[in-house]
Amino acid sequence: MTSSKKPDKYYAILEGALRVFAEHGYHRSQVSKIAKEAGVADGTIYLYFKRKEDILTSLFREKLGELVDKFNAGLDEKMTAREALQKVCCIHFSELENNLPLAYVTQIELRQSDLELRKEIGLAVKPYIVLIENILKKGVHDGSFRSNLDVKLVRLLLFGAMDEVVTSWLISGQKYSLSAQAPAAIEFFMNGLTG
Amino acid sequence: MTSSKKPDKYYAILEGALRVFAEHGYHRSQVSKIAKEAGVADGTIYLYFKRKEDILTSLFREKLGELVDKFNAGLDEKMTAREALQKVCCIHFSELENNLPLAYVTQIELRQSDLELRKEIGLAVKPYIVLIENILKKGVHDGSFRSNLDVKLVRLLLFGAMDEVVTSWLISGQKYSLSAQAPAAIEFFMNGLTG
Amino acid sequence: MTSSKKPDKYYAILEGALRVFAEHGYHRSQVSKIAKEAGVADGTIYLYFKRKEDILTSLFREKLGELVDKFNAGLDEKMTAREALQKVCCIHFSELENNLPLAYVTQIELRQSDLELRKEIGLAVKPYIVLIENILKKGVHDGSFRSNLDVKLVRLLLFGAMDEVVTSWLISGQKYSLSAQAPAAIEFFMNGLTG
Amino acid sequence: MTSSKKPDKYYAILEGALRVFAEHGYHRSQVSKIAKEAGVADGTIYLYFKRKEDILTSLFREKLGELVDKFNAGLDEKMTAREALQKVCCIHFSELENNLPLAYVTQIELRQSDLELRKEIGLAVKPYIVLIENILKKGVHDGSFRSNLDVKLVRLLLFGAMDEVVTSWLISGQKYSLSAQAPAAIEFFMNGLTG
DNA sequence: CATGAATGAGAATTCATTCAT
DNA sequence: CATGAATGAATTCTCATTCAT
Repeated sequence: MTSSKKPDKYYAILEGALRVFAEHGYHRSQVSKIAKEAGVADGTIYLYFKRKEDILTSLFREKLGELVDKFNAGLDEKMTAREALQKVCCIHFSELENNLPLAYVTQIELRQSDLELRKEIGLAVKPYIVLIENILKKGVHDGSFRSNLDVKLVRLLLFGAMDEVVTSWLISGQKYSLSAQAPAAIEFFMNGLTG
Repeated sequence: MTSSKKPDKYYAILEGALRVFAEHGYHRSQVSKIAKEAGVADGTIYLYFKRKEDILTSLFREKLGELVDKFNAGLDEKMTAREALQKVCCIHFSELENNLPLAYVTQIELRQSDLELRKEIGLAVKPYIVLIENILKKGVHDGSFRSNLDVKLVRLLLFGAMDEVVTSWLISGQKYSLSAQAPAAIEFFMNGLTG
Repeated sequence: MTSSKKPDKYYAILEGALRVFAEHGYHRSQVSKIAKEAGVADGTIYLYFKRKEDILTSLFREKLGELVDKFNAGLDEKMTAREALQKVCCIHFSELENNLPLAYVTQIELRQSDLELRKEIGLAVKPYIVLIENILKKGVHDGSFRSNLDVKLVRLLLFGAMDEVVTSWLISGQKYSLSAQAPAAIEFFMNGLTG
Repeated sequence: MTSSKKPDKYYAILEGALRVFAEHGYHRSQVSKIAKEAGVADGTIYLYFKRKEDILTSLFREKLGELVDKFNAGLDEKMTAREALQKVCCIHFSELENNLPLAYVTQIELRQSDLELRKEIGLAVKPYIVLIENILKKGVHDGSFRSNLDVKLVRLLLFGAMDEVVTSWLISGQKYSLSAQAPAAIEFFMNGLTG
């Protein structure tokens, strides 16, 4: 047993679910279809997940964890805050652009949840939000961002702005390049409408 | 299309649905519960709406129409682009802060829909997005915003940023004032992180 | 609406359930089979019964109520306690002998229940037990039974004795006449082993 | 058939099942729970029992065998029929009163079976019924009981009467002493209502 | 003999929708 | 127009049983 504590079937089911959710949407994805896609029996799902909803949240947790890992891997202590934020935005757009099923699940399926589930999802997003916050703090500290920045608010503004761009691109049918939006978005983040 | 075409029961059902959706979430709201809340028989619902989903989209269309009306009423040709955007942001936050059921439905329930429905919802949001776009264009035109602004992208950034702030406030349990976030948000929109 | 408060379908479902339970046993009787037997849709069952188990208890309550009615109809204030008890025993045996599905359900199916349900069933049997008790009291009062009779205990002994005879007859495959056992049973009730 | 044929795990499983059945009831007792209680793997159960139902019947056979052994041990050739019957009734009540899990299983759980199983159980009860019958025959033979006794019927009456008293005591929550009922029961058995 | 992960058949229940009144 | 009783399709989850190790 290596550092990854979960058995192979756990991941097989998640990957199956990712594909099925992306194609049919959460509510239209029967557990039996996920099982078939994962190559396991229906009952096996319940050895690894307490209920159908758990597949959704686990999927999100795992995938978002991977994303945060990629963000961390792409960042560097020596980067300026501005460079770090550029990197985050580029990774955010390019990762979802290059993994359409993941994009569907994060932007569409995972929002199909009630308040309770949204709170759980909020927890999973937290590390990413915190990552953004830390970049903001660093920028404020080294003087590259303004000193009166409300970091708690601005981290939401940044996340929400990027998130909406992704969703809009997805719903539009991916008719244009998502990652190509990064420079203009970053320019807006840095200088706003007037600068 | 005038607003007076629809009979009273149409609106009674929508208001009932708003309350029920806000309390239980879309997927947990039975049609019969909406009917009871609206004071009509179950079958009556189907005289006004083709299916349950139609209630959701109609609700959204109506409510968002009201919001856009309020935006339009709050704006004035003589305002500067900056003033207009300030107004939009303040209305966006205060309207949802003062109408919690509406906030639940727009931020949580309406997202509980698959891709098909999301496209429809996108259409309903369009007028608001366009409204923002027009303000941006005006600002670019009169020189108060930068000339190289990518208005198609920035309108999404603005909408997404505001939207995320509202959702976050809602999920957090409305522990703070939403409308109090407006000045700092606008400051960010105008000057970005560096200005 | 006459004195019987329940709609026809309520009884149709109970009669269907009686037949299906008798043939397959409670645990092997699917709700859908009961529905088909009753000539209603599956969902209709749930308009009249909260859950499958409710059909079983309601069936028991109704049928035992009918039996108690028959006991009461068969009894007469002017009867001696001995005559009343004879009557009770004869009715007990003949009613079940002449209604085999009912006998199956009361003697076999209804026992297939856990402690919780058994308590509920106990409540339904109570009126019958009380009826026996009243006869005993009367007999003690008028001197035809011994004065030191522990009526609370003896009512159980009588019920249990008759009940076992019925069950045994049923399990044996009804190879002999059940009602023919009544005289000897009554003789035992009256005079015991020694008299 | 000696009693030492079965390996330890056979009995470990039965004892585990006794505890689990007593706490949760037969239908709510998962095989895996019995396995855990017995300290064996799920699959091991199937090395000793063909199916879940077999655990129930085996349990009953074993436990009833023990009871019959105790009856036999408590009886004595030199006893009168009356004394023997007294003894049987006292043992019947006291054994179950002093072994609550056993009482639950015999009075409640074992009844949760369909006709087929009930017949098997009937076979297991047979030795006890025969034991009672033999006492009756002896009594008739030595003149202490009436000569016209229908022993086939009366053995059922006696068993059913005692059985009902036990079940009633159990369902009531054991609020009173079960064994204290023996004298009055025996008095009834001997002299009936009138004597 | 023993294990326990994997299986997959099986059934109760819900609820959007219809339609006879 | 309005009703609400009736419908029945649809799906999650459980758990007895198996079998490769």
